Amino acid sequence: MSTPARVAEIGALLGDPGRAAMLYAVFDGRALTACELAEVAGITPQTASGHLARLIDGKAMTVTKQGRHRYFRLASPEVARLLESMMQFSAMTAPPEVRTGPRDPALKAFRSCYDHLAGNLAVAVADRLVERGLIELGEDGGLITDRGQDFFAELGLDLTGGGKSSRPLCRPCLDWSERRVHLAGRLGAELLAYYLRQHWFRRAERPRTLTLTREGERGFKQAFGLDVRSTGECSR
Amino acid sequence: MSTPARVAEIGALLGDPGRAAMLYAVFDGRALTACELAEVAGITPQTASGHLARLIDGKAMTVTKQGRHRYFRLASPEVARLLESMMQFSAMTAPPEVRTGPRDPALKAFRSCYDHLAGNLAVAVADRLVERGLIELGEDGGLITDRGQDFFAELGLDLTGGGKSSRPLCRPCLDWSERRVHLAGRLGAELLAYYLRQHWFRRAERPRTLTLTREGERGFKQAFGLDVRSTGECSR
DNA sequence: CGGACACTTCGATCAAGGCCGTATCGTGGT
DNA sequence: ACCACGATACGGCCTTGATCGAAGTGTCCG
Repeated sequence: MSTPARVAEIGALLGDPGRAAMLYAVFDGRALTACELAEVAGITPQTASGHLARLIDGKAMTVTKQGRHRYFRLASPEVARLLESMMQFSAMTAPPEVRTGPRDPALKAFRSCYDHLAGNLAVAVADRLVERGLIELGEDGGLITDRGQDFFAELGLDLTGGGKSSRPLCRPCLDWSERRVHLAGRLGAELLAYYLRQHWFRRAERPRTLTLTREGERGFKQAFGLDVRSTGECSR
Repeated sequence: MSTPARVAEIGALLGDPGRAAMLYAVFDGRALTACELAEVAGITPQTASGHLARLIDGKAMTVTKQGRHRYFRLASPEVARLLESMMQFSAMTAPPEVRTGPRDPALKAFRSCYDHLAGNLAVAVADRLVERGLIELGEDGGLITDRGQDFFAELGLDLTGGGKSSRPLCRPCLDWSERRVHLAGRLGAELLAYYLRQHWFRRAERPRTLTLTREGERGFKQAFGLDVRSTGECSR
């Protein structure tokens, strides 16, 4: 199988409205059932089942069985990145869109974006981290400063990369409608894990949906001077 | 138009073997004519014409008229990134492939990857830059060290980002079959421009195809200790 | 001006695949 | 044991769109 042929396969895999809608639904890292996915895609469960089989075959999704439910989620960070690229491209080529963003106000402020925090809160946190000289962040890449290295190490974040060669772990993730970057990459994932360890967020009923706790409100206020309730609008 | 619907559109746009082959052909930054693209895609010119119209409409390609020829090339760096993501994903999901890489040995050693240098030479250069502590490079991101800042400034490279907020300009680009990163982002583009200014490469008959010059051989030998003739295999 | 060439448009054909109705399988709860 | 429910498999309908032949437009060259 040649490379361009593989590209075409992948494109075709993501090129159906139903499949795209289902992938989009689990883009934030949640795991959903076939019926839920069918509903968000606006198709019948049996149609969705076929699509899901193709997505799994194409390594875009994985499934875990739990009783009589089967939970579907993204197969790998690579898929998430691929979706990111597509949304970025879509935002770049279709700016006449005025009204963007999720209708659900809870998602405007914060949500998870695969393995890291996204939403207006995430953008604000990234801004503060840059302001304090802990990281630098641009569209092309990011870096952890020396001060940042110490700071994050003190928080107990593992940034060694597991012995792998990867030293820089700070990747920008463009909020494709917001046009502002937030923090992704290993540092982004570690930060979200840290928030969860500190009980700033709770995972809600649906797997991996985030709920801000009282401690979280206090934490963000104290650590970053952010009033989460007033972070304004965010977009999806 | 909702975001998932746009994703589906883009997927469908890249999801045809003919269109994928044509995009792949111009992925290195070249501009090709409709007939050339038809040939690499293995379709007739009239079919290719239809595909190209769709690609242009979808902002994936642009066209410039020159006499009776029309040269097609990638529309933007975002498209290149999107293709990169897809190839990366494809390499991740289909590793059983043993025999990879371009048949053309000239492309193994070096070629342009949209706006920066790619190929085995590019990987080797990136290695040397890391060795000398001028940059750091991982899978998630890259950074220019302080020594690097001075070094590249001395070469006359413009890394200011044009007043925009983007400070870090050092992005890794995974050679999806080689599984080794080379240098992309603004620094990568600036470096390629520098090579061209120094006449280390010449643009060949076809627009933006690279030919290594004598000066280039000497230059890479002298600057990086690299014997370009013996850089071994690279992959596409 | 006429022919060669690059490219596009139009029209008809045809295969791929999305969709759903029905049926089947398996699990959990009563 | 029974039923409810989630999920998948099969079969047939139907739309989408890829393809190429033929014809039309524009450009360069002799």
